[in-house]
Amino acid sequence: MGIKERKEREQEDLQQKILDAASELFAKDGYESVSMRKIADKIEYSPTTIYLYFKDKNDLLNQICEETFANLIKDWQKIEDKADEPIVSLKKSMQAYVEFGLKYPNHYEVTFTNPIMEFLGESGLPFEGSMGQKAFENLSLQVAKSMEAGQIKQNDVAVVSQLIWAMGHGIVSLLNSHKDFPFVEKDTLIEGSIDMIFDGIKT
Amino acid sequence: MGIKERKEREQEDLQQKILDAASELFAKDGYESVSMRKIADKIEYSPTTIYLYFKDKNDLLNQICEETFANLIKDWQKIEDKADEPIVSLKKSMQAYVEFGLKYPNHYEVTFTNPIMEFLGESGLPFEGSMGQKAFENLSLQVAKSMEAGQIKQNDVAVVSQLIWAMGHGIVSLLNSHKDFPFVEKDTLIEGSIDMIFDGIKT
DNA sequence: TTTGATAACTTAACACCGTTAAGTATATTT
DNA sequence: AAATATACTTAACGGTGTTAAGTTATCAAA
Repeated sequence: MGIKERKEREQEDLQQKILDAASELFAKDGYESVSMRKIADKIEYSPTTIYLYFKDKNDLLNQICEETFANLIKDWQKIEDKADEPIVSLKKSMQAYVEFGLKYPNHYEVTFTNPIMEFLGESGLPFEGSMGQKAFENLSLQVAKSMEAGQIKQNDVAVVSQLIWAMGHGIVSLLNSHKDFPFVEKDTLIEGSIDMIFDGIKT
Repeated sequence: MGIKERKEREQEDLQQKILDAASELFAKDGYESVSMRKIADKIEYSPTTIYLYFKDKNDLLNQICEETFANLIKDWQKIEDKADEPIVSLKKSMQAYVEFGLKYPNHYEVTFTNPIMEFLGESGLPFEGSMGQKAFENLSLQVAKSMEAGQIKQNDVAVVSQLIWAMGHGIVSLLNSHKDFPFVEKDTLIEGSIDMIFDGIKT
């Protein structure tokens, strides 16, 4: 009775194929260029087939965002595994966040810039399974550890976490969306921001 | 010979009418909802008429962004007129920036989040007449003054200006585009960020 | 083994979008 | 009065997300 299983596998394959095609279009041509018809063309199915696997375009993009987040979390995990001082890990994580955003500008855009991403479930509470939630929890945890180690002067984990997030997002967002602006050398800006924010935070 | 003048006036009136209609649609229904046809409907002209006054949709949106920037600059001018200590003016300006972004989320989005805004002219140099350029110059000037007064420790005006801008943008962008996220109380976040960044900057 | 149901996919269509080419009516100039 | 320029509209092109209906192949039961 492995037939049912095989079919399920085939379904999952196609679902992943759609995700991959959409993700590739994204990376290559940017958000604007991702249309259901183009994705369909790429995988050689009819456009409507996609709707058998995803509720609508938002649902599809959302799942791509989830994959993007998952990759970020993986990067962060590596940093944490090194078990530096909490504040050092936190700083490295922020660096990784910015680099991540600059490396995958189109995925970053749709994940953090568009109001598509659903952080919350229907209950209004943070959605347990969401990668975005996990990522933020991860960041918060690192902030909490740094506070416990007495390396951050404020004592509100949520506030500090959100401020760090905002700073990282601001840099990525500006660098990515105003490519023509005469920005300071990228690394200078990244390091400068991290130093500045951590100067303001550290005990 | 006032006929020519009257006609020119009528043309300008219609141009402004288009801008106002588009701007209102923006404010009410957001970026997604602004279509050439809807603007045309609103002013009771045919869609193609808009193309007699604006090169394309980007051109129209760009001009709306210019108006948005002009309003921000006006707000900033008021702050500067009070002639506080440079660092105090700078802090107030940043507060005003964030409040501005939260007050007009849709205008803010199209102005700062989309890559539509043209900071640079065709020469590749900052475009003299652009309001965006003016706004950033304004910010830079305040940073320079604060440095001259010895109230900021770094000495690179461009770096610090861009960092402040990034921080402000990050907060506005996150608060606006992830409305469902369980953010800390808004004012706490705003003040926290400003304090933190200025703690890291001040001498 | 044939019939009937179910699943997977496609075709055709709807209502929208930005934009352009061609047409029209009005006003101005010659 | 005829020619020209101005201001606007109509119709159309090729694109978009999405849905309803149709098709085809696979599998279960009679």
